[in-house]
Amino acid sequence: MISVATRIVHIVDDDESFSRATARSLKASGYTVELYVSATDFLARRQHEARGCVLADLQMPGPSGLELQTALATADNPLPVIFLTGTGDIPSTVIALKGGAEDFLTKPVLLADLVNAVDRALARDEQAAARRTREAAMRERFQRLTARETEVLRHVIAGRLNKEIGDRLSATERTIKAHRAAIMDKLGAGSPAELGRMTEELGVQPLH
Amino acid sequence: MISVATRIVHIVDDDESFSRATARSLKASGYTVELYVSATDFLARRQHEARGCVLADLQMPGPSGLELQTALATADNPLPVIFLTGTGDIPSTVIALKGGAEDFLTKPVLLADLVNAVDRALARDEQAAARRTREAAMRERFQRLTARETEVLRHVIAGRLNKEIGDRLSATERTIKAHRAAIMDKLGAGSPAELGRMTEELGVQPLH
DNA sequence: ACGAATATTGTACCAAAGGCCAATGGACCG
DNA sequence: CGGTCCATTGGCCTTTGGTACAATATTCGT
Repeated sequence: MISVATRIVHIVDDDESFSRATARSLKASGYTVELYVSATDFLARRQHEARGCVLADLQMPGPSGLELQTALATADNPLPVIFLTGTGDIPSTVIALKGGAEDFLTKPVLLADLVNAVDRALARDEQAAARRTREAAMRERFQRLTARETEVLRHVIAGRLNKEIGDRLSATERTIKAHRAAIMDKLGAGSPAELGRMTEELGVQPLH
Repeated sequence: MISVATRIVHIVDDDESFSRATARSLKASGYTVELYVSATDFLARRQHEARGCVLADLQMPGPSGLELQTALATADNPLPVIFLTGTGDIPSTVIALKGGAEDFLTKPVLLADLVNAVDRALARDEQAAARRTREAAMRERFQRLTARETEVLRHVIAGRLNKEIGDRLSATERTIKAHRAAIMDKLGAGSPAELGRMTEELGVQPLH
């Protein structure tokens, strides 16, 4: 496992003199900083598994900050976005925050406020990344189940007895037992209660 | 069960001529409207189990709209808040939306925009009320458990066998069975898997 | 076509869970 | 003080679940 920096601030701003100055301040505060001159630049150069947060201007050549936010939202690792702009208005602010932005700051910004927002954004990213990792692991285990086993699982979490599941699936109780054992094994669940929690989190619905 | 109107808009604004005009428009659009001249007025007159949403101005004599929002947030039924103001700025907008406001509109507002926001707020309130009802029902059932039963429950959802639970609680397996039966009965759970889901939702932690 | 994975079933045994009936001792309340 | 609720235990019997060992049919990819 390669350790990758997670306290990264991705600055997306066409005003390079401002970007560089902000980058210096943030680096001095202990963050790693990456600079991008446009949303397109960021979307092209960003790593698939990138971590950290985005600090974006609103108005830029090419896609706007809000458009960048929209594009990011559909990514599999939507980094938290902080807007920092000198040209903001209330409607933009509303759109940004309703779109899940971590914060919406105006230039000039106090370093303390910026650091504050960045810390919150990084914390959120950490949470989200942890959740993604956990869910991915569970989903992977879940996908090791065969179609039949999945079907059995959905009956099991509905609380049915092996015998009844056998009837519904036109199989004997013995067969269901075999599937059930495979399910518990593949999912690594130690008990039915744990199965219930896992499937709840994965959104697996009880059958019928 | 008494049926109470749920499509209510609680308008909190000191500008009464504006309030009345807005109320007329909203009533014409099919909503029930209640008027309040200040945040204090609203907090005093509102019903404990009130439903609907709040449409508040930002600047008012007495507590501001943002202070009203803060006060509401700690209530057991925090109604969704829509801000509608002529004196807004970006910082206020950020505070309001980060505080969970449904929307932040500026005067003058198009009726269509207002109706849109109100509909979303009412939908959210409906969701929240349904969730509260469901959770309250579950919590009530959960609280029927005796201290001992709760203890047993936390071992059960940890996946332990009756025998082992008995050992840990210095009781016989037979006793644990009795508790277990009482638990399933009181909680209305049909299966261990369902127990797992319920306790997950209630935040009951497995023991040890 | 051959091997691997999958789905299925069987026999048999043991452990665990649940239901039924009954009883005891302690704590709290009116 | 008597009644109620709670925690506890007992025996007995049935059902259910889990596991070990083993075997057959099907599908699918190389």
